[in-house]
Amino acid sequence: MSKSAVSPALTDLTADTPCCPPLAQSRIPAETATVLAPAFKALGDPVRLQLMSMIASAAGGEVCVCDLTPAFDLSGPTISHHLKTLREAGLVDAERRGSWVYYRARPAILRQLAGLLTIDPAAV
Amino acid sequence: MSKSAVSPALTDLTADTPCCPPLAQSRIPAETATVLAPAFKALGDPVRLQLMSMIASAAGGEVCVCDLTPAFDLSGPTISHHLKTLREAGLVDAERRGSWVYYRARPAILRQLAGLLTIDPAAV
DNA sequence: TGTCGAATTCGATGTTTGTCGAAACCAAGG
DNA sequence: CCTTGGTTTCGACAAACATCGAATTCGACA
Repeated sequence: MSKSAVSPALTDLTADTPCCPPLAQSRIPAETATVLAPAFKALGDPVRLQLMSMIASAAGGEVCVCDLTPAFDLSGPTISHHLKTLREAGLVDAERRGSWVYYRARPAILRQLAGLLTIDPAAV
Repeated sequence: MSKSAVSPALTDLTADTPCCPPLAQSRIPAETATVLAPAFKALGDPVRLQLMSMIASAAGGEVCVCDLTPAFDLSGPTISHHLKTLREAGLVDAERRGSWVYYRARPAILRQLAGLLTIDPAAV
């Protein structure tokens, strides 16, 4: 399950390196954009944005898929597909324990995305 | 040009209201996800992410389309299409002055997105 | 070992997206 | 007024996506 194969390029960036200055401070290099865009894309769906929030805000830092699925009017496979998308974007990690699978957020990349969007308070 | 029609729901959110607590702090309501996801989606393409950065980091706070287009190996219509996507997501504003069109970032919504992704430093 | 339940993978389908060239629009200057 | 250059809109098309039901995998536990 931990095989959940984050793309090689992404693994580098999920490290706790401060990385990239804010998007509004200096022009993003093409490679950086190519690597980070998929993370934004993954958050660009209402269902996945909610899933991400449910996972990231979960008490204990993790959530069982069995708690995520019933929160939506969607089939199990569809939720599983969205979770895979979040996984491949490097936003979450999955771990199987017994019959259940638990998801947790990857704070490093979330911080990275937040940092990228950060705007100098001086800027109107 | 200012007609560039941000969806009505979005205009509310582009206000400077602090809005929404971080995604990792409390579960995002479905409506909030529905309203904000399109903004992330718009940033979820490498070309648009670069465009956004070029616009947001521009000296003087604005950039001419004529400076954006030649920075990519893409046709004019394609760049224009991406700019429209950013506009409709409420991320940028366009203004025509003479023959040229200038784009500027909308800091409020960027701050909002950044805030949503913000992670409590205490969280590992 | 056989079955049950949880989750993922597979295959199919209708929709959305990124891209282009052609055409239209619009302001500036001859 | 007519042309020219910058930008957007239109129409088309292949690739990617969201969704589902069916089939599969994987532990747990009789």
